[in-house]
Amino acid sequence: MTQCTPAQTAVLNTLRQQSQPISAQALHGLMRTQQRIGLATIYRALDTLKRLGQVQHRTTLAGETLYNVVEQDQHYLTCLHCGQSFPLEACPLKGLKLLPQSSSSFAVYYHTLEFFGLCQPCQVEAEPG
Amino acid sequence: MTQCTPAQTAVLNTLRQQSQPISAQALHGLMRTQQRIGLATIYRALDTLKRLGQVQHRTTLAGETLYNVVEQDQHYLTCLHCGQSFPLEACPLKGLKLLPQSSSSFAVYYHTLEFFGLCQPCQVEAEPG
DNA sequence: GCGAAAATGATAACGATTATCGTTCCTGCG
DNA sequence: CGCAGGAACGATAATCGTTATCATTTTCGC
Repeated sequence: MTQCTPAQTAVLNTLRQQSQPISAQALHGLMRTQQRIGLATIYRALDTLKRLGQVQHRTTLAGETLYNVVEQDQHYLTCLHCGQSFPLEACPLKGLKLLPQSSSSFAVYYHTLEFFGLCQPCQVEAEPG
Repeated sequence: MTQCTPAQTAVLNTLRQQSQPISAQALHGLMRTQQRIGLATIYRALDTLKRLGQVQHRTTLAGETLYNVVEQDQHYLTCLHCGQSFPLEACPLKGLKLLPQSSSSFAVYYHTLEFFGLCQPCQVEAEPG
């Protein structure tokens, strides 16, 4: 069960080539130019890879799910007003000792961390006046 | 603009009464027993409250969006296999000094933090054998 | 009380995801 | 080497949470 099917491998490889999280449909758009692959297969592969702890995902304010390989331990500031996401330079949890895996029987593969608020331009815009 | 409409107030109050995050539709189910309120209004109110930084949300593995008031600084361990979520006792970020708000022009209202992996029963089940 | 503007409720529309189903691919065996 | 069984696939239909639409109701300033 160590990452079997060709489709799963292809999806994983394509994901690795991305510098940013990408949606399943965008992934489909990318991959279908190279090979014959169905959207359903992409979703199936992503689901399997997710369960294997190889791929993680987050949901944008617009409701689309973005996927990326777990190795990219990348987190974001997301503006509640304009919806834009700004990547953090480093994971604030890096090096923390009090994380769950050390104290529980739950096996942690990865984590998601996201900050929500207002970006500079939207703060200005929202000012009373 | 400080939390105006009756619907928004009602939604916020109902959310405050919840001990756990709840979906918009479940919220609708709850609230409509007390008063005449449309599902669209719930979504609208949640959206506004979200932008005001009063309400936050997360998306389950099943794809439903769960809402809760920001005061509940609650985070979870979520099992990739069975989908169950287990609340953490404390926020690992509590007291951290290197958080984004201190170093950027981005105004942070709240954050989400979630750990993914396998719960004990699912680990056992997934063991090679 | 009157009119404009905002909010609401019911429902249609939308879009991302999942289920379905016939076909294709792979593997082991005769 | 051909064939049977089972897993994976692709295309598309179905599902379901969310959003848009629109007629109606409520809210406020005047």
